[in-house]
Amino acid sequence: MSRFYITTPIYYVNDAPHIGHAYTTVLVDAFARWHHLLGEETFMLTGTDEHGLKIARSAEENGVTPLEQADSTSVRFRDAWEQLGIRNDDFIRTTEPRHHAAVQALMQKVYDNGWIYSDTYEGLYCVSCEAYYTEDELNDGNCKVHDKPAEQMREENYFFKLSAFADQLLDYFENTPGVVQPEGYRNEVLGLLRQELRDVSISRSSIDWGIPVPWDDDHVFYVWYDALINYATAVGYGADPERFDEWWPSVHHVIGKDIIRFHCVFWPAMLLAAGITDLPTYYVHGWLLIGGEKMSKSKLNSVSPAQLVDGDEEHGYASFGVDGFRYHFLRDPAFGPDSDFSYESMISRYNTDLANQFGNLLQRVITVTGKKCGETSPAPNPDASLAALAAVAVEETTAAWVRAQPPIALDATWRLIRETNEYLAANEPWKMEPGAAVDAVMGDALEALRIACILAEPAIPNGAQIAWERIGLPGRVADQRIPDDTVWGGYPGGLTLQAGDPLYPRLKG
RNA sequence: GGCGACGUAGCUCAGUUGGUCAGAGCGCUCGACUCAUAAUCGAGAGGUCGACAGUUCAAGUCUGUCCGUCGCUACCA
Repeated sequence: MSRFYITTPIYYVNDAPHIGHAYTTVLVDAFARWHHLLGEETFMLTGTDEHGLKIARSAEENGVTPLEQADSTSVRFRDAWEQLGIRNDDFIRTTEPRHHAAVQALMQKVYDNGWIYSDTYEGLYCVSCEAYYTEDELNDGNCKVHDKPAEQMREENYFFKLSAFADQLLDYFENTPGVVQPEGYRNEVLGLLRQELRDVSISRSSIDWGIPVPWDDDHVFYVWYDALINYATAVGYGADPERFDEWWPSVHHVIGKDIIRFHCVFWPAMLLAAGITDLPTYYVHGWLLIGGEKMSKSKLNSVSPAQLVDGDEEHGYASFGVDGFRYHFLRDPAFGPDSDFSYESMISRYNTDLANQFGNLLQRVITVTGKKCGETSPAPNPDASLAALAAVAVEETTAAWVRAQPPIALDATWRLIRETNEYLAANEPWKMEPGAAVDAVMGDALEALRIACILAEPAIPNGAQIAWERIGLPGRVADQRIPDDTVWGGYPGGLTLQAGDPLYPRLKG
């Protein structure tokens, strides 16, 4: 059976979960759900990044230990994802023993292979970035990202011979189709690789909140290198080689464009240095912007996911529910470019696509079927005009998900929903007398709905399941298979439909 | 400075290899319908596809220049 391993970045516990984190995580969850529908064995990973100077200092300010600091924020991420219907198979924390063991095992391997050496490093260090910068990478001595002064630091470091891997990496990114999507970001990676690669510092002796370097107790690994290895830890690196070998070749990293360098240059080089030749595939998304600025806690412009899922009367936010939240972030921002977050467009998207088109279609189909088709539901017509349209929807939706383009995929799925509404208007079953003709129309509509439920499940898992049940189908929509179960004619008929409250009540803008 | 992306209807965007490519959705206007969550369906409203100049029988679709956004990256100082 083919496998699909997909990861979010692990989130730094210095920041509470915000919409930007949620965006990435929903994307990954949807990709994982899609691949599950395709019948692949999937493994979805997320987690938290908990080491580094910034956490140590933050803990100190708050009068707690670094671990206590990490504990309290990590659990907020865990809760946030549960609230968004995220079906992650694991949640990794870099402070866990399994991760310490994996980092030490992997880095020891790199060391033993001769790719690490000791040297002195002196330079300007941005604590917030956990990174050294050269003077011209700063604005008047201030970090460009955090707009805070960089500090002069000097320490004995271990260095990784990044420079030795340039050719192998270039070959990989140039010759592997689809390694980085969208394609534009692949060009940026190639651009980074074509520069002269400088060896990078991977340890710190100045702090102790980190994972000890196994061959030198005075050092801990620089938080970035510790963090990247989480992807290997979670599938058993070092602890369970068989499991690692099963999952690792199918690893997919979903990342924001700001962490391309770490993920596409440093990380695969370290994998190669450790003797791991299967390198990741990357899906790179842009930033969600508010008023043209990157969303972040420090900019104080973030709305919490919970405020949008549950609603917040005080601040005037409607209750979108899990599906409304997920759907907006999968449907509206193009995958790749930056995108402005707009509450108004979120409302509009919910009302149009979920309430008016999908929810309302479900409602009217159930009502008319109940009035015109007797006790149980009719079956679809094999030669229905909708059959061909459904086949197109399946094909186009599939192609777009595989290309990592959720907005295009959902557009294709919703076209089927709109076409089903058109089909009803064209046939006016509510005007017909009970009989074969009206049964055929409603059977077709039910079948189109069934297929739409499957295709929409990665975006709106809750509503898809409810709709699935209301049209009388057994089991879980999430466990259907594409394409086998999306072939026209799967709706058996003879089922009992259940009316109910509107699936997605309209929201007031 | 180098490399690259983008600039298509009010909004968000689609538009492989140049010839129904001038489009979709939303919004708007008008009309229809009444099964449905004031939902749905139909029609329309017309944007010189950033500007200019080229190549071509034919260009959003290729070339050059320019303007405007933005990204990655360098050097000098």
